[in-house]
Amino acid sequence: MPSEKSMEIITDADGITINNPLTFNPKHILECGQVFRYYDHNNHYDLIAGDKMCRIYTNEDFVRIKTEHPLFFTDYFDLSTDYQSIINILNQDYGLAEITQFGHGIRILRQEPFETIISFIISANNNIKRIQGIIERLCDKLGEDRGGYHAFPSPYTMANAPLDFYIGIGAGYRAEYILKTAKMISDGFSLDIINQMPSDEAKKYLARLSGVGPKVADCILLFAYHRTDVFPVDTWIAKVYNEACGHCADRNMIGKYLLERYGNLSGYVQQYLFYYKRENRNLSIKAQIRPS
DNA sequence: GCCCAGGCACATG
DNA sequence: CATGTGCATGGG
Repeated sequence: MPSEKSMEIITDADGITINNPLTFNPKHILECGQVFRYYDHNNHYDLIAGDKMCRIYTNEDFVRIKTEHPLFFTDYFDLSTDYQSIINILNQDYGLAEITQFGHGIRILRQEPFETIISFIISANNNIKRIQGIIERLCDKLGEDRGGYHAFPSPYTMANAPLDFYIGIGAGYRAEYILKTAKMISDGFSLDIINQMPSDEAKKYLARLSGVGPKVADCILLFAYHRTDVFPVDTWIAKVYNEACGHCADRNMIGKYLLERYGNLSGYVQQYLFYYKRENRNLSIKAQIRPS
């Protein structure tokens, strides 16, 4: 008999209940930097994904996700993936227990591509609080009113807003990138075809969009297409890596090395590392990150 | 005032 | 292919 009960997922008409949520932690899932449209109220989170919303209550032994769209959020929260197996490999084969324990219950969300593209164009050279504010103003002013919240706007709606609108919501120099990219996608740049491409090819394809470079493309592939064979290198990851190595390497080389080391598990490792470092922890596992 | 934030576009060697 | 620079905005 196992010493711990395993996680149990029950779906009903009003939402999803997760008993013994060993690999489902709402705080860590939402605050690890992969998603921006959530609101931390005192005893619950509100989360908006595309045009749908859910409310998440965290209890001792279970998590309750209240929503009119339980099937959508079952997919969104990646509930059919066995995270315990992934964590076991990261701990046993890669010595990463320190970061997987700190970020326990992190999952990689399956987000909508267009929303992810725009969100991460906004994220470039920016901080999370400001990113959230810009996205909130974008949705409040352009997104359809769903009664209490606004949906993420469509490519067509965004393509037809004036440049000044994006400057007005505080996007700064990213305003032109956002508008150009919305126009390209509205004009037929396919986001579905990416599903047919290997990750390296998909990365080049996404980089044709204005405001999408290597790092933003990696984030889109990880968070919208669930490609875990990418390792987005931002300032935090670069910081961790360079501290572990005692020298400065450029982001391109850092990404190349980390991807080679972690392969298909890169995306998971990246999220744990990012969350750990951004929460101001100092790594005592340098040897596990550094090249041998 | 300076430095930084989930970097990118663009110009130049 | 690699390196350098300018860039909106707000917080520390």
